[in-house]
Amino acid sequence: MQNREIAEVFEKIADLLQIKGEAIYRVLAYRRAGESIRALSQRVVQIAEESRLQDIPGVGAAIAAKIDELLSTGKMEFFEILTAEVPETLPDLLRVEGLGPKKVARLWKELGITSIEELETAAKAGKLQKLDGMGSRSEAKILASLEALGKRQYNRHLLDVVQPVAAQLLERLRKIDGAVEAEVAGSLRRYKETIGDLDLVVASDANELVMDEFVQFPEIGRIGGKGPTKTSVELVDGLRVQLWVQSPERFGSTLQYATGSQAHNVKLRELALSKGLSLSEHGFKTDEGDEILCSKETDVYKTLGIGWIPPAMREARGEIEAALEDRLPKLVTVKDLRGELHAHSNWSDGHASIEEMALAARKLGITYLVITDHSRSLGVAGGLSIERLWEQKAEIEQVQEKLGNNIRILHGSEVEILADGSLDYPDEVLEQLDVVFASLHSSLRQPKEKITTRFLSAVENPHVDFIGHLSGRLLGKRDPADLDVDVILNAAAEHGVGLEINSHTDRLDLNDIHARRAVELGVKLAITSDAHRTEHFDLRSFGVGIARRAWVTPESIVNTLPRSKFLKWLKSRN
DNA sequence: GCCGTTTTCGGCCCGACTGTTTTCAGTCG
Repeated sequence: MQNREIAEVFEKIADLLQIKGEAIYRVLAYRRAGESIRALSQRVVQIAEESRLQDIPGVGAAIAAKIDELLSTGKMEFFEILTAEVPETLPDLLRVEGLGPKKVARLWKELGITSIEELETAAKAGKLQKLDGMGSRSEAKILASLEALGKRQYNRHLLDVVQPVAAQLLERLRKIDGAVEAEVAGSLRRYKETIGDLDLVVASDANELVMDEFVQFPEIGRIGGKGPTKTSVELVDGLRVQLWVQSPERFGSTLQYATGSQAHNVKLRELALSKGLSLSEHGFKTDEGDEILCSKETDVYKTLGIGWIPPAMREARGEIEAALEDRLPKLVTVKDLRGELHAHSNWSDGHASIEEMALAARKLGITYLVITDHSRSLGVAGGLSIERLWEQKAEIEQVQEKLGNNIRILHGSEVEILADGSLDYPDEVLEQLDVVFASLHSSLRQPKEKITTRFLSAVENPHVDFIGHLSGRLLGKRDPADLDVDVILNAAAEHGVGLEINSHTDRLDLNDIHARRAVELGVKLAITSDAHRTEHFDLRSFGVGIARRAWVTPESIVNTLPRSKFLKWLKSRN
């Protein structure tokens, strides 16, 4: 059983208990346990085998027993009793904006509504406004939320889609009279792999004016709520945006608050309390009622006596403890990347020539570039026959001669791991390539043992240098393959094979949790653009974002090595 | 239900906005 599946059970229990009206802190305990399991880098199955379940934060005796029961029997009596009492589909209603557990419970008990469809029918029939405490406005709002919910295909958006929207909105906000500063916050600032809402913060003493102008922006489709300090809207394309406006002297605390994550903020506020301070977006309040204002975000952390925590780390995964012990890692940045190890050209499915790719890379300060076109069996992507592969080598040598020593172009391949676990080129071909990435693009739905074994045979091949986009997931489109990540990472560590963090925003693969696990196990990583166009080199910032979320330092990333050291590293492998 | 450099019991972050209320509960982040 996957961690995600176990986490979902506990998150559902939390929803059901809350609808049932259970004590809130019991509900929160289940929710926290679910979130905590979701964020684990190790498999719960393994932790259970080692009888260490209660080491998981938020898991005590009661929840540990329920995990054990779930793992050994595939069922949980507590969950079954609960769903016999409260319909299992009710939590779906919580996704409707404006509906929380209390209202969902009333809809169920008083109108017998248990699904989104039934809610829509009842709302259209005007039945909701007849409930006590609900009026026609509430009903209209629910109908509008239902419509928005249906329009959104996916609830979450890819990073490279949201980032330009954010940049454009910020530019417009900065132009408003009285706007001193405008910054992006929320999950985009934390480089979470997908974005639910876009959060923006403006420093201004003219709150009302900024808000009035903001809701007039042409891309805004629907206003969800509007106040002097907080406004939420939905853009015509379905992206939800929240804007906070605070005076400049409170900008730092507001930016910190709006950046989250919520779990990080809760822990930070607990830390504040332990020091006799109350923390909110307005800043600190002492027990005597005096205020400590933070115009800069660093002031928030400084006041608590800890170092500034990079946004990517703010997920309540031990970063506050690390800050308290003064052992925050120095995270990798885009500037640290000296080489690009995974790029395609028009020899396979890329859109630019080798020379164009090399020139674009050189412009970005990249000093070594590995061209890794697809191998022969990947017909849809124009995979290279062995003959074509050698013709390509000749072109690389020509381009190298033409461009000189500012950039070194290496000949690699993204070699398909075939369905039987063998590689798409024979060993005598692989050994002549500078760099070999082994990736999997087909037969991703094989059973776990089979897929894991395929990766293991690739890792054990002495010519393989890196494994590309391990899980094969495409965010919003294709689930990750079912594989035993720990087994593969352990094998990679043993054979000195690197794992890729692929920067394409629909891949981001390894994800942050697996990347962190990889580093724990001593696996080297590569942050790659998997560029198919010259513009794709810019995607590296997203791969770096994932690495930072995984607490990765430059030392763990192979392509931070200066060129000479990288070449030496390659040689040592061959 | 979890947790403990004040605690094994009594806490558990904090504030904005909305709708339907005549002073606040519910929702959200």
